[in-house]
Amino acid sequence: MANDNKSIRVRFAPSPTGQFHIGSARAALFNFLYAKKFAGTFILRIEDTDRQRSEDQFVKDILDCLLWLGIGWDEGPQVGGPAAPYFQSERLAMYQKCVDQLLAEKKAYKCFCSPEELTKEKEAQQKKGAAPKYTGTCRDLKPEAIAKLEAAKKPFSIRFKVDGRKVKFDDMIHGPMEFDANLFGDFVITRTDGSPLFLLTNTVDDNAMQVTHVLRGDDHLSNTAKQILLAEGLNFLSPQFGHLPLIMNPDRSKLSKRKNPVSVSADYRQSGYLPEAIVNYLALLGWNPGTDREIFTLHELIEEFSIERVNNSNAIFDHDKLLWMNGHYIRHMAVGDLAARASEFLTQAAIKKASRERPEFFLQAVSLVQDRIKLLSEVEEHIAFCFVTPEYDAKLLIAKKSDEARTKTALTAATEALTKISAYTLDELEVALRATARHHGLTDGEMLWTVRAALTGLPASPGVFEVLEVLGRDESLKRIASASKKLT
RNA sequence: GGUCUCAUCGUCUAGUGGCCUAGGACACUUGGUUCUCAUCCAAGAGAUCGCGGGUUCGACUCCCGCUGAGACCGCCA
Repeated sequence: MANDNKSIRVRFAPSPTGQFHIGSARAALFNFLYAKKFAGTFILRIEDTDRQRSEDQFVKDILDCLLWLGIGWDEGPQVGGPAAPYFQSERLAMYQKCVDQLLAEKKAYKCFCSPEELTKEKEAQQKKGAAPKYTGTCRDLKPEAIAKLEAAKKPFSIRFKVDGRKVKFDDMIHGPMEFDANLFGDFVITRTDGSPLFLLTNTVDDNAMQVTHVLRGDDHLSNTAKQILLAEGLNFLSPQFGHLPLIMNPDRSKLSKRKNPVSVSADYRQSGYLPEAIVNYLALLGWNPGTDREIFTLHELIEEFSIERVNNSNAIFDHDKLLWMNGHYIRHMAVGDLAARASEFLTQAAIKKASRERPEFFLQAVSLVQDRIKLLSEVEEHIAFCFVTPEYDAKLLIAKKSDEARTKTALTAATEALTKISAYTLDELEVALRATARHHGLTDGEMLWTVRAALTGLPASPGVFEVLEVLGRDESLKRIASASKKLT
């Protein structure tokens, strides 16, 4: 769809009924990319018509996560715009006007059926093996009958009259689509309490906000025909629809929080994932550039994105790959950036304090582990040895195929070498330590493992020379001395 | 049950009739680098392209059927 139309307007319309979902994030991303690709407008609209389930904290979560991911909106909450307000709960009058119009034109009608009656009807249909569909009990109620029911204060919903014909549209991702409207009954657009429902509000707002393209999950594909019918009833021009494949659990069921971490903030952000990695990973789930390239910044994604290359089959969310990608971004990040971001994940008071009071040292410590972590939250445990005197079993000091006596020799020799060394630098350290090992008839492994263990107290850690350098001569000698004391 | 969608290595995917003895990435295995772990590098294993029919000189690619998976059929969105 080579489009040079500069007036593309897309929207992301989440409902604040739960923590911002990773699947929603992908829908938002694809809309954002599509808009930015064509210098169009990305609108954020909050669909909070379900007052029972909508919560302010979830609105905040949506906004925070979107911003965190770098998916900023051109129109919407906080920034406003020509179609304000962008909360559906503040647009009730507009929906009411449309409903009134539909009612006046007899394109919609009041339905007095009670929930119990409807449930019974549906169960009977399913029992017969028929499609569950409203039979239209109230569709042709006489005015007198309506007046009587209204006088009796019988609650009513409002249904849109579906005329049974074929609805065709061209889906941007799936291609030509056709639905038989005979198969669905007149659907409810307004609850008995007068509040409007999704199919209505969504359609009305897309029109009011002059949305040109609707990119949303495949789960809305079947609804599209109804919305097109409704739009026609309201004399609206329907936007172009494109339905994205869904993200699945490993067992191929629809991605759900029961089986998968789905909250962008609680499960990903707080676990130490990077927004760059999430954006990159999500973009690749259902889209590819047509080359072998896999690493893209958000900006590069905008450049490369094309709706034609969005595929149409559901995809399982692969945590391993996301984790790998997160590690990739961590490794390729400027250390200062990494240190700044990792500092937000510190939990130990001593390390927190040190990161503030000795930023240079903290930075060096972080640089030690940059290649060794996949999550920001892992930094602390990896660098802890730099800030806290290690505690470990003396056995750790003894290298493979070595013994206690040789280990003791190694420590003594190392102490001497480090004390004498002229320039306390990475290169000199290596030369000195290897030389002294040789001089004492020790293998490099025996010397290096032992010193590293004395310094870190860990079976696995950054390399000994770097650690020596970061810790500094005094601290290193101190730790080697206390290691010596562990050996009798 | 009806309607719709989808179907290539375990996973994400490339592939638009001959370049495919099917390419890349993650995961996995092995080797190299090495003081450990990781990184990095190299190699390997892994897909009779869901199944069955067609069309064609030729099909992963087109058509039909089947099977399987998913979505929708709410006074949720």
